[in-house]
Amino acid sequence: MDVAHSGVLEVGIPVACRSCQARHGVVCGVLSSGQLKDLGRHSLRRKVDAGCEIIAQGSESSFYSNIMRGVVKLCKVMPDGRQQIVGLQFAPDFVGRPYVRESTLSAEAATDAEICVFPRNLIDRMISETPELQRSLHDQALKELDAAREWMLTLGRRTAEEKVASLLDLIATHAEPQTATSTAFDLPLSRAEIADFLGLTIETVSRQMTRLRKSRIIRIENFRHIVVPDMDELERMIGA
Amino acid sequence: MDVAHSGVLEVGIPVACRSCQARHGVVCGVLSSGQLKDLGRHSLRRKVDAGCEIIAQGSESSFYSNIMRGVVKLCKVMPDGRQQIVGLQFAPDFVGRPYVRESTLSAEAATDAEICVFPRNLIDRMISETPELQRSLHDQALKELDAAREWMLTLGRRTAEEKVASLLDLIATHAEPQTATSTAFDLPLSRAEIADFLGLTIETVSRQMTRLRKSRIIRIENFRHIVVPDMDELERMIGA
DNA sequence: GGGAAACTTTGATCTGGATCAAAGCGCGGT
DNA sequence: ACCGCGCTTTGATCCAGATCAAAGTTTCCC
Repeated sequence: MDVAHSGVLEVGIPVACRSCQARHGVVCGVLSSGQLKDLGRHSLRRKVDAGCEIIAQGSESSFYSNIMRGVVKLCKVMPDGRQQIVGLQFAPDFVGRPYVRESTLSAEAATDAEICVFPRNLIDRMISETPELQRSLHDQALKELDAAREWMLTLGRRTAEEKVASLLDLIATHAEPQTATSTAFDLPLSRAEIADFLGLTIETVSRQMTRLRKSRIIRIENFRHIVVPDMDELERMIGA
Repeated sequence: MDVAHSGVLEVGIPVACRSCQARHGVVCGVLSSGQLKDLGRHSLRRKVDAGCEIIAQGSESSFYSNIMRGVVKLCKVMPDGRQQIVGLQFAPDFVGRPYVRESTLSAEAATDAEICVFPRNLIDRMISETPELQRSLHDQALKELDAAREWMLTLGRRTAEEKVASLLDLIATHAEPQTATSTAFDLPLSRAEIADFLGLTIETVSRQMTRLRKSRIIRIENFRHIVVPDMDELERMIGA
């Protein structure tokens, strides 16, 4: 709020960073202004369309990314084509696997997105020199682990209807909070992607969505846009 | 191997640590001998029987643990009793959730086990003072995340038979390596626990085990003891 | 060392979600 | 504005795995 004060702090940081969604995120939020400047010089802001692959499964990537806008899906594919989405990442998350170059999963823009691409070895060096960054990435990794384990419960033990409700809850929670109990948002995923996230088929996802619609728990406008009049109601469907 | 050399390194470290499985693990392996001594003074070696709960879901724990021997299962339970095992930990893994006191899961000894219990705030202090420890725990967290995501694929997209094969492969991989291709091991989990890990019922687990036995991929001796004559054969069942 | 409880296997049947099939719907391109 | 393709919904049928039921093993407690 205080212009003079923020001026002092922001002096010398890259112009592109000043209004960046991820400026105070996991990586950039803990760097010194010198480091931020250094990183800014070597990073590349990139717009990617929905469907664009950022990291390929099985490939070695020499980059990490920060999500500035949009949603990224993390995906695993079996040789026979079966597919499972194993995580969603939202701005301002960090995308990449420190310490292991070869990726065991693909990262793909689920919506149109903007990402900030960092050279791997620069970040690696900063991690080893900056305990605050190490700690921050450790923290994100642990949060992702919590989320992954919560999702394992969903995949292993919830019914199709509970699964779909869980997904809507997850998206609603990450979309900006709306009024006290009601929420509206655009789904960042197609029905096929939802199916791959929930371990279901397209048809089952569609049927369960219309079930939720008919029981007035959600309204569906234009396939992608969802209104949840009462989040508590939705959460009651999840059964935990 | 060199007694004099190892003597120099090991001088002053706690007696109990000298032959400990976890001595060179994620935590103790990166501490200075001074820190190890300090930690040794404040830690408690404890034998726990199979089934003993180490951390309760929803509780606040003021301890972390190291597994010295045995297997620990990480478990989530829904209010209606449905249950999902979300991870297995083996010696010398670290058990606990840095940065968040309240546990979202329970940790329970799956077999008789020995653990080394550390006071939470001592470890927290060491983490903040020791980048090597931070890095080591970060690394374990990322490995657990990789494993969790791999298991999400198993839960969401594999058939019952593939799931059981995946579990046997997981256990076989963590049991000590045997001859080139063949392996034998004791299952650390009951059929009910296997079901809760795979998102199946006891009956389905049992049926798939006898299927694998009848197709000569495994031999079952005394329910818990499994022989895999050819690990490649088993891995072919997993379909990825 | 006997007996009971707990665990495991096996069998019969049922069902939630998959698969197969065919319309709706909406959007982008010409 | 129209056409065509891709996405979504809806319907009919099927089947992998759940549920219900019962018998066989093992462990271990007295």
